[in-house]
Amino acid sequence: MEEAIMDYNQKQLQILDTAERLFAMHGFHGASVRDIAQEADVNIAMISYYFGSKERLIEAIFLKRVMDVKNGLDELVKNKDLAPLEKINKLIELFVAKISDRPYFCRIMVRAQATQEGVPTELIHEVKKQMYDLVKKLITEGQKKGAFLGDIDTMMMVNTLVGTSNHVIISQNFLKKVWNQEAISEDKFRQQLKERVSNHLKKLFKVVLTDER
Amino acid sequence: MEEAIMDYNQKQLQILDTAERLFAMHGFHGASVRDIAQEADVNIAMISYYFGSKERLIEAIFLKRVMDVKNGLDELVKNKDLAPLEKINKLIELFVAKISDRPYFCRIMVRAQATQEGVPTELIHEVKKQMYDLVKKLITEGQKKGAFLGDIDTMMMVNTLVGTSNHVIISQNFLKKVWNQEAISEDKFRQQLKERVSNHLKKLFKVVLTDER
DNA sequence: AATTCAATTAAACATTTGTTTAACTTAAAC
DNA sequence: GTTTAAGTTAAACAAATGTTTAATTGAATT
Repeated sequence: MEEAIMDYNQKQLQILDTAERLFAMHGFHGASVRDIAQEADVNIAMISYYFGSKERLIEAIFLKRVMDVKNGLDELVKNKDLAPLEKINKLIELFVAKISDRPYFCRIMVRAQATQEGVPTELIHEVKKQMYDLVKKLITEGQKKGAFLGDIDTMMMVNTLVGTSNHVIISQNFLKKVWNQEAISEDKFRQQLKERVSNHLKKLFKVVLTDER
Repeated sequence: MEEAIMDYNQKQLQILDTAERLFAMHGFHGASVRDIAQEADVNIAMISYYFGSKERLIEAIFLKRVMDVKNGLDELVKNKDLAPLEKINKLIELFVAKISDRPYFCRIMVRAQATQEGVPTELIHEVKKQMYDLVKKLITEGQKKGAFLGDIDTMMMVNTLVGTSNHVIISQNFLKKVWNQEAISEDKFRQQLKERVSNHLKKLFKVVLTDER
C-alpha cells in the first residue's frame, strides 16, 4: 500500500474532513464534488489535483480511518495480563469509543456495508474479519480458562456488538428526540450515549458469557 | 393519508420492485430513473406518469412497506394470553422475519436512518417510536408480573434487537464469505441466518430479562 | 535575475441527470 | 362508428454531474 504513510497538508485535510461529513450525510452520489469544494473552501479543481477523482477521495478517507481501527485492535491484543471478561470489556469500550468519536465515518461504514457504492469492499471485509477473529479468540480463550460458558454463538455476539453500536450512533438524532433530550448539546449527548451503550453491552456480554450477573 | 388503500397494476409493481432493489443497492442518488426504467422494462416517462417524481417513487415504496411493519406490530399487541417472555419471543421472531424477508427494504431503511437523503423522516420516526413503545410496554408488563428482573435498560434492548437484526441482514454477503458458505443458495442461506439470529436474540433477551438460562 | 515547479484559478468539456413534451396507440364508453 | 381518456413512446429540455484544460500565481532554487 503506497499511501500507508500519508501526511496531508492543511488544504488536503480540509477536503478530507468536509468530504467525510458530506458523504456521511448525503451518500457518495448525493454529495457532489462542487458541494465538497465549496464547503471546504477550496477550488473545485483541487480535489482532482490532490486525489485524482471522487472515488479515490473516498478511498483516501477509508484508508485514513480504517487504519485507526486496525491499530486500535492490535493494541488490545498485546494486553496479556487481563482477565477474559476484562479483555471483552476493554474491547467493547474501545470499539464504542472509536465509532462514537467518528460518527460521520460510522455512517459511511454502515452505508458501505449495506451496499457497494464505489467503496473499497476488500478493505472493509478485511477489518471486519479482523474484528470477528479477535472476538472469537477472546471468547475461546475465556472458555479454555473456564471463565466463560460453553455454548456461545460467538459470531452472533460480534453482530450484536457491532450492530448495536452502529445503530445507536446512526440513530442519534432519533434517540435524542424520543428521550426529550433536545435541550442538551450535541457533544454532551454523544458522551452520554457512549457511556450508556458501553455499559449496556458490557452487562450483556457478562450475563451471556458467564454465570454471574 | 390519501394513498392508504393503493392497488397498483402490474407495471406499477414492476417499477416499485425494481426501484426498491436499485435504491437499496446503489442508494437514492446512485440509482438513476433510467436504470430503474430499463431494468423494470418500462418507458422512462412512465415513472413520472405514475409516481410524479423520483422522490415520490421512494415515498411510495416506504408507504407500501412501512404499513406492513405497523400492521405486524398491531397484530402482536392483540395476543393477550401469552406469557411475558413468550410475547418477547414472538416479537423477535416477527421482527426478524419481517426484515429478513425484505432485505432490500432493510437496506433502504438503514440508509435512511443514517442520513436523510430525500426520505420521509417522519414516517420512519413514527414506526421506530411505535417499536420502542411496544418493547417498553412488554418489558414493563413482564416486570409487573414479576417475570422479568428490575434493572433493565429497555431502550438499549430495543437498539440491540433492531441493530443486531439490521446488521446481520446487511452484512449477509460478508457473513456468507467468512463462514465459507458460498456454495449454498441465497435463499437457503437467508433462511439459516433468520433462524440463527432469531435464536440468538431470544436467548439474549431471556438471559437478560429473567433469572433462567 | 532567471528558472523551475508546485499551487491555484475560472472556464470549458462531455455526460448524465430528472422531468416534460407532443405525437401516437389502445381500448373501452357512448 | 365516433368519442373519450388512459396508456405509451421517442425525443427534447435545462440543469447538474465529474473531470480537464490552459493560463496564472507563488515561492523556492539555481
